[in-house]
Amino acid sequence: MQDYLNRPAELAAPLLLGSIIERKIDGHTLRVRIVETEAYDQSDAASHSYKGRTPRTEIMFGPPGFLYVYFTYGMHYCCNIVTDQEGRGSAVLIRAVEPLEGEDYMKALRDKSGKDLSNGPAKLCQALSITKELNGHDLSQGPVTLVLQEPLPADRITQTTRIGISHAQEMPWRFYETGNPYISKSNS
DNA sequence: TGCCTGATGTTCT
DNA sequence: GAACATCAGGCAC
Repeated sequence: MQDYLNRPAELAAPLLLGSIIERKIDGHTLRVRIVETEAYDQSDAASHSYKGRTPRTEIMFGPPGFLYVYFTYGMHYCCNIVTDQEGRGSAVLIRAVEPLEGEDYMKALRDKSGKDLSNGPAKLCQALSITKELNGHDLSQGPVTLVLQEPLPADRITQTTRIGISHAQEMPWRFYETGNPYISKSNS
């Protein structure tokens, strides 16, 4: 798994589409499929790691295959998967997922249903109960694991500019599965 | 359907 | 003290 993720974020991001995140909680198993990602790295003004290593971004500079969870706008968590070799400060933000298993439990956590369950970075964290407790978590071990799948064929992937940021907006580092109803709102 | 805004806390300057 | 990789609810059209 680490080998697979040991590449620049903009290359790892499309490869993660279609892969599975498995979350075990309270005797339930939640399984979701990644359908939308964004790449960030140290050379990127929109990235948390842009200004260098700080206590918060320490995880991003670590080895690949770990979870970087941050808190934003006072009420939301977002989760990233650290990529590239140690010291690079790159990560892939998970923007949207498609529920495969445990959807009922996710509905209970979110008090929402349908695609509203997980079509945004903060929403999916709530649906999977991912909080800062899991910051720095090793994704090769429970209770949150990343299960890699064969990458999607290139013709199923759409690449656009990113969403919800105020710097480096021109970077085309957002990737999603073409036509999937669970992707977050389009910025086209 | 689409814009505007409030909620809210962590991090960094 | 300001910025912030957001969401949901309200109101106007």
